[in-house]
Amino acid sequence: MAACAGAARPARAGRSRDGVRTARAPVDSRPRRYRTGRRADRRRRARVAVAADRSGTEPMAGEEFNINSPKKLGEVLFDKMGLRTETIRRTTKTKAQSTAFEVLDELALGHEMPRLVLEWRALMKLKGTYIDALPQLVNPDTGRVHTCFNQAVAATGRLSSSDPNLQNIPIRTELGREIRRAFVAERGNVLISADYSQIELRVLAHLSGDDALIGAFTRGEDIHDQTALKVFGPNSGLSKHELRRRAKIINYALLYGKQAFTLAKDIGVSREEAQAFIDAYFAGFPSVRAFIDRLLADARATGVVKTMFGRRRLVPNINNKNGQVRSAAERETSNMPIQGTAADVLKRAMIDVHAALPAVAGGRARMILTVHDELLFEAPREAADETAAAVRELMQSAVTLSVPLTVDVGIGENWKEAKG
DNA sequence: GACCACGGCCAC
DNA sequence: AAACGTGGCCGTGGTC
Repeated sequence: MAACAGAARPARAGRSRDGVRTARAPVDSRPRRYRTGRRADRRRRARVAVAADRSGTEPMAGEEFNINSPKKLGEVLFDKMGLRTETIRRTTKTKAQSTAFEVLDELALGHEMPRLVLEWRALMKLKGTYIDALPQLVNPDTGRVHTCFNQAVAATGRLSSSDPNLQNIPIRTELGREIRRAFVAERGNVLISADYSQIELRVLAHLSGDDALIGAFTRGEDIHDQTALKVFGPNSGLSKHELRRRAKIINYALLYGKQAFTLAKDIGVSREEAQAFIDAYFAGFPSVRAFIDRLLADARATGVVKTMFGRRRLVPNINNKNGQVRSAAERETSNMPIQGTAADVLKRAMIDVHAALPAVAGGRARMILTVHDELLFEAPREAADETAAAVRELMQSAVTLSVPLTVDVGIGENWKEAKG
């Protein structure tokens, strides 16, 4: 039986290298069930294959070529067919002409072929990474897919998942989301998904102490709508939907240290307008600016940045002479306390839930997966409501912040339904 | 067959 | 692609 890296050594509770106490295997050792061989699965697989086979790209290229090779594809698109973007984008290492999504998306304005390539890519991604791969990884003894959770990989304190990675199962597109139907509960059981609502923005509200942010979360307002009001004002002329879309991008951009250059491309405005939005954000939430400035100043003096609970990350490049290297370190510094504190919260919740589950629903509910802001459980159908209520309460009270933590729970026959 | 670098892309 | 943070996996193209 395949083992996770390092699994030969006995797990040891205690102080991990980042100075925060680690829990001993709070996740049940019987993770996700992935049912295979059903007619519906075979039918879905076939549909992907047929759609992909009809991409029709070769007639346009006028030759047979390997569409899965970015190198060959680039030769066809750029050299043979003569397609051009406004500015030529090159790959990082080899400096070849890029065929990444943004490039093909732009090329699609002037030719059919790039869109077909993108459709092909999307289908092949689902087929190769999930549809073909996961059924082969079902453990014959358990009938389940078992992942490895790595506790000492992510610099921020998150867990990572590998072999296979169950933290990147598609959800964004309708077709991709169908993959989640294959993750099902045992007979008589259901899956329960519980995820923190906007945990990183709530952590930011707490850590920065920003009155406007705290007020918005405390009053239960929609944070993206509130951000839109601060950034774009009440008379922007934009639709409510577009306002919220842009505000959401800005909120998350701030968490990652995104700059005007990239924000402009993401929301389709000029660099100057994007800069104005960022300025307006910090004017509307002034303590956020002060919080980030304080993080950077401390990091420059100590070379370290910490989460709310004291998890440390070294940022040795924070004073680097190279502006690009230094800027990257600054983004790591401003992001780490937010992402890392959210990870701490989830870990504390896992410890609490693990301790409490034996007393819930006759001890028959099992914690089977963690995905950064989500916990997934399997429980007898008749115990679903009780388990969901208990888990929600435990997660919401895992830590006390200056804003409420809210948890959305869902129950279903499979992972897709549980998330719906 | 194992491993690697790379481009590309899935999740939060 | 990245002047957006944290991860992991795929296929290609290459080496050993």
